[in-house]
Amino acid sequence: MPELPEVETSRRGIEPWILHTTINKVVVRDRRLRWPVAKDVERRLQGQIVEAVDRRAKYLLIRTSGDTIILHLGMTGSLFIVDQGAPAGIHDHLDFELDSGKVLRFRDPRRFGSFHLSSKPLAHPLLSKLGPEPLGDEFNGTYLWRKSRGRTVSIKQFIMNAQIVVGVGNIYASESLFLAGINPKRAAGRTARHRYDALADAIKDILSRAIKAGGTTLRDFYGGDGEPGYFKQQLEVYDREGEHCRCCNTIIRSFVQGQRSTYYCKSCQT
DNA sequence: CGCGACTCCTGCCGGC
DNA sequence: TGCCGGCAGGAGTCGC
Repeated sequence: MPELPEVETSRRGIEPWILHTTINKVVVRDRRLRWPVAKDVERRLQGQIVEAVDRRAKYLLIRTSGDTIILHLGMTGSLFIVDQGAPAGIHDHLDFELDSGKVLRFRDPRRFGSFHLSSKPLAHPLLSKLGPEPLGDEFNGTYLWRKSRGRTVSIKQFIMNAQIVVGVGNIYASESLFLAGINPKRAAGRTARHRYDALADAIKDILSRAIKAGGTTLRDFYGGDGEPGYFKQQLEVYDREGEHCRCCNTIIRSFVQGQRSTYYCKSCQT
């Protein structure tokens, strides 16, 4: 489900509800996430105060007076706030009961999400090798171009590689390449320098606009405030196979690349 | 090291 | 209406 804009939307949605609250109790109903939830998380989090709600890549980092929670939403994970005592659904795996009387609840039907605790989250194996944030200054055309030299992989798979740049998932990869006018099949190492300038700008633009719109809701994404994301209305190619390109009227096509669907306009993207 | 295939899991949708 | 195959917003791991 969530790419960077959806995770950021979730972060902003829950932050006002949990910041500076105390975690009275943690309830784990199903430990079978992508990796089994450690048996001591209930004990380690009980009584801790939430001091910050951050994001790194697609991970939410909830810093407490003790450990930091490292939470990944996977494909179908979501976070929301309910009143204490609200009945839990079949896929509601985690509850964080707060001293405010509210509960931060984690739901994840496919259980591709993950939950870890760490005192040094950025040094955690899941985070330590990640590339730069796409909205930061470190990420630009020069960086992408330099990283791409000698790479034979397609440029679409290249920008979805979290060791190159984080946060660009399947929707926004297609959208960014459309905006930059680049054919997704093009080899990363055979893409010119000036195209990477356009691509880095496009990624920043798309992600910023998607965050502003509260993310993209295709089926079942809702931010922490229960609102869907409205960026779907701005999608130019993703999930638009058979429809007309708004730029040149060509029919949008899709094909599979690295086991993921790619959408593009044959005439706008070269 | 780079790359491609595979894998985890449930829900939903379209076609027959 | 009911069943079945295919596909889904992620990403770690393995084999070459």
